[in-house]
Amino acid sequence: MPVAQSRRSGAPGIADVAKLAGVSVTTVSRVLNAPEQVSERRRAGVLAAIDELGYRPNGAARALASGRQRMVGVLTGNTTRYGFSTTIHGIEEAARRRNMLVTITVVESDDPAHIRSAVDLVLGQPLSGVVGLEFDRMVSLALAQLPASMPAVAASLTGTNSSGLPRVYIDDELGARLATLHLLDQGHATVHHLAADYPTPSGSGRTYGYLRALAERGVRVPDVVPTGWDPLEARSAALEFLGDDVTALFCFNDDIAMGAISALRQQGRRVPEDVSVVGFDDMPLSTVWAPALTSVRMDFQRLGRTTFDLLCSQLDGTGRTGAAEAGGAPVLAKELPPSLIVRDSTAPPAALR
Amino acid sequence: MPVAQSRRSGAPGIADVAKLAGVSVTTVSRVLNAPEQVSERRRAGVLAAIDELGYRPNGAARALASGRQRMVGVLTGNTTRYGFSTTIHGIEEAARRRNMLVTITVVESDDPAHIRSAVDLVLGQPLSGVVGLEFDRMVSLALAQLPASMPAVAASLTGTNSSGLPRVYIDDELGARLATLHLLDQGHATVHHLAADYPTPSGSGRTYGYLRALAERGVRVPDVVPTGWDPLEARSAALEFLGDDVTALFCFNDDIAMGAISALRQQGRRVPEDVSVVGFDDMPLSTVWAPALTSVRMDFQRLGRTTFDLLCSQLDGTGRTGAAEAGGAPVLAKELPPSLIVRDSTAPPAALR
DNA sequence: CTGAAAGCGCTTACAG
DNA sequence: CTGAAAGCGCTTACAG
Repeated sequence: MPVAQSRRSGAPGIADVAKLAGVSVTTVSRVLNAPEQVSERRRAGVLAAIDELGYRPNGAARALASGRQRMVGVLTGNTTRYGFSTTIHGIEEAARRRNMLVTITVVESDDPAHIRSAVDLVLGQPLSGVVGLEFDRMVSLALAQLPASMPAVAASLTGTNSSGLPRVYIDDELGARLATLHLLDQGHATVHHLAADYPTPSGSGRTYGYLRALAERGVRVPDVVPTGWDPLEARSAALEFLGDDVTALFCFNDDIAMGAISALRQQGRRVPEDVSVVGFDDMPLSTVWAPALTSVRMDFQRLGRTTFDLLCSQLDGTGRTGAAEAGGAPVLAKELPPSLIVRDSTAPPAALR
Repeated sequence: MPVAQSRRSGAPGIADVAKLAGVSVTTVSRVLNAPEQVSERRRAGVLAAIDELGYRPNGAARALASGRQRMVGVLTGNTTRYGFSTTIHGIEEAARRRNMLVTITVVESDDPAHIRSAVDLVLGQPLSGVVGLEFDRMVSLALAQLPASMPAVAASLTGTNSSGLPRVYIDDELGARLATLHLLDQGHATVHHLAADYPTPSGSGRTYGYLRALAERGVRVPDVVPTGWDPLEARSAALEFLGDDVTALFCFNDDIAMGAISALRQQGRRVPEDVSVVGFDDMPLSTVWAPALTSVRMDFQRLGRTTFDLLCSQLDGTGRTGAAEAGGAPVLAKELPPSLIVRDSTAPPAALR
């Protein structure tokens, strides 16, 4: 026989469970939160009542009464592109292990209205903290608007991100240097570059690493070729702007490299015989691409996991030790290394063979 | 001068705002929820106080007091693969437009413990409803465990998903038929098939649509070749199982098609001259692949958006009308069409040219 | 080990 | 248009 349920929602409440089990509300709450403090006999009775009623604690009430939340907010500029979705996956995975839930908020653009509405959305929920995917400026701006009382960390692609939050990062600039130097070391006179999102700051790491490597070696610096994120846009940009003098090409990411190779093929140029190409991110498809793509591997999943763990250590209070001790360096930063994976899309220039 | 703040969290509460503005808590609440009911003079004062204190309403308290939530839960088996991440993107976008937040819960496997913990995680949060990505069995199982009191809808790839929830779907089986018939129409004696996740039920739609098309035409039915989701696994499976007799190949998705083409190329077989290949999903990369991939376009983003809208109509009560009237057909279902995009990876068999 | 009671920070009839 | 007060469903000292 179902017991009468008193709550407006129709769902059973903790009081219904208590009544059915013949104990106080306090005891039911203890069974839920600290079962070891309840005698085995009552515990069993309460559990049976919970089962019978199909009782589920109300999350909002729990959060309000305890002040603790089991949810973290992710602030990001995108959810589908490889680096983004993989980092989010890492965060989600780490959260799941700790029995926490992840909520996604997309910052549409760096328009102040969008920044504001994203921040409002995040702060309107009961969150224990937020992790920002600080891969572009709009997320930096949003993170900067969070109140200091909200624990926050960033996953980033640079050691010096502008939000100033504790962070974990994979150094884009280093990856770009590795890629560019690899091509120069093979004997190419210089390296061209297809850049997404340039000259906005978000493209800076990869593009600057490339420029710096050229400068170091004292070789000629070609104009950077701008493109969008879509492989088709990259193909168009390559068709339009890549001259016959190009023998080595460093691309902003693998999607763009694949678009560029498609353009070169269309022009009858072979990779790597006529032009060497390096991608970035090392997506799973880069191995089966023809030719197998030389790329910079970025462990985004680990980036996500590690950043989430950093947030947790902040929440536990553990994380602040370093900052307190450091004095001049008030912020934690942990670096994860990028690595160059050499495959078949790069070779010495024809002139040297 | 900052006003003393009474709450344990340190953040200002609605009472602090009321005191500073010289009004009642009720009025502050009205300014937040129904500003038109407050005189302009007081409204301005309250807004100024909110601004000065940097006041943010507590989401948990709001949810508890009002019984309304601004968050929907997404239950999914995966967050990174193309169809999944694109559908989630559509959901997120639609939610953002309505000022709602999305929370992601991954069901790890169909292990009852995983199902149970995913459901617990979802129900432990204050949600207004859930949308399940019912692309595989584990999500079906999880959805089935939600209490009837929790509004829920499904995005699906079949018109008859097992959860029985209201749903929006793109018919996988129809897409697979289109792909298979296209190859047969070009004159191939039969079509081979590389299937992920087969013979589990989740692979059913695409694989069954393929099998049905062969049966319809009365052609020989080759053994289905099983593979994993990764392009490299697909390449291995193709290398191992695809005999010399294959002239047409229908692949479970584009990743797998690309892996298979990589294998064919390695064996010295040309696409489409020696073997025609069709993919599924029509990822952005399929256009720049060599050769440009014939594929089945699935509008996952729209699937996500539409499913979210369906949930909203359920929440508004609008959605139930149809069910009530239908009697025998108690569930809403809306279909979105797949479409075949013919590119350069398919052609008539060599024998016919 | 157990329970009565206060309180978390809001919203919402109700009365004016 | 405005406010005093009850209540949302839990947790947590506090007392025993």
